[in-house]
Amino acid sequence: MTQTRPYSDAIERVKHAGLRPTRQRLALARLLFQGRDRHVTAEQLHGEAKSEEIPVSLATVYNALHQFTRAGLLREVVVEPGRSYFDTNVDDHHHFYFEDSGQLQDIPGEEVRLARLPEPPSGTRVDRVDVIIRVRENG
Amino acid sequence: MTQTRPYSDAIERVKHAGLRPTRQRLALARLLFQGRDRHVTAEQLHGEAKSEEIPVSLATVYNALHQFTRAGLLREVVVEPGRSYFDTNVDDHHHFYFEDSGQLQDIPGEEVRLARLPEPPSGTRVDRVDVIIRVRENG
DNA sequence: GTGATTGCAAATCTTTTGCACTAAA
DNA sequence: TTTAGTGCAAAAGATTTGCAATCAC
Repeated sequence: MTQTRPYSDAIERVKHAGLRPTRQRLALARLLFQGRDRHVTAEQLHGEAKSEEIPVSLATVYNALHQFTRAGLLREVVVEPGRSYFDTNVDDHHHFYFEDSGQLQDIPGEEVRLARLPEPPSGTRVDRVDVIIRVRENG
Repeated sequence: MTQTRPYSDAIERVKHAGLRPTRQRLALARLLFQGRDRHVTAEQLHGEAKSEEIPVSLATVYNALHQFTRAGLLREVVVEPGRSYFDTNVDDHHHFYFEDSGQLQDIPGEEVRLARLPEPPSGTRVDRVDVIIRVRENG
């Protein structure tokens, strides 16, 4: 279930997205995609890069995250105001959101069944359906 | 379906929430609750107050929105980074989000059926389940 | 070379905070 | 009174932007 992607995939992914494989994008792609799926903020990823001695500016991290998202390599998840998470899992799935800690956890798509959904308003089409189960610690 | 609440309710709501019925809170409560259900941002509500000659500071609007939310009079809806919407409909329901315009639209609870949901992680309880159907205009 | 990309600092935007002032009880 | 609430301006965060320097092709 937890798929691990080969390290060398990073360059392929970036290229395949139609983006120039710059040092920064490749380094970020490795950080994002080489291990298991994850949920990161721009600030977090920037911090990781820094601690791995990879010089990247925060602005470039933001650029890369958005470019990767546009390319379908990432999915942006909004659960709290003022902070965006980027999810390396772009398959059909949903999320637990731990309100106490601010953590996200994937829920595989098949664990949620939407038995009934309304028609999209006329003139629109469904881009995606987000299900967020907000949980908190038992008091 | 679209319930209209009496104007005089505002003061009751505020008092019932355990909040002092100050001029500002009452005015905001009227703007929020006297008509049909709505989705507003702090900035919007502040603008409305201003155009109705109701002097309220933006900080107070934020305070009131959060106090009302804590009291169960409002529900905060997060659909895009950096902006919070406050929904006067606190019944069980979900949302369409129009990605092009940034508008929200309620979906009555019964129009979505969650046939299967995973158990909350041990040690946690479900606070609420948000379903957001993101739609965009047909290209 | 040339156009895409980057870094930096400044700017923007939303939201929060500190604190003196005001008002409700 | 006395305590909660308010306004203001500053601060805090997250994200974006402008532009010169740099890199990929």
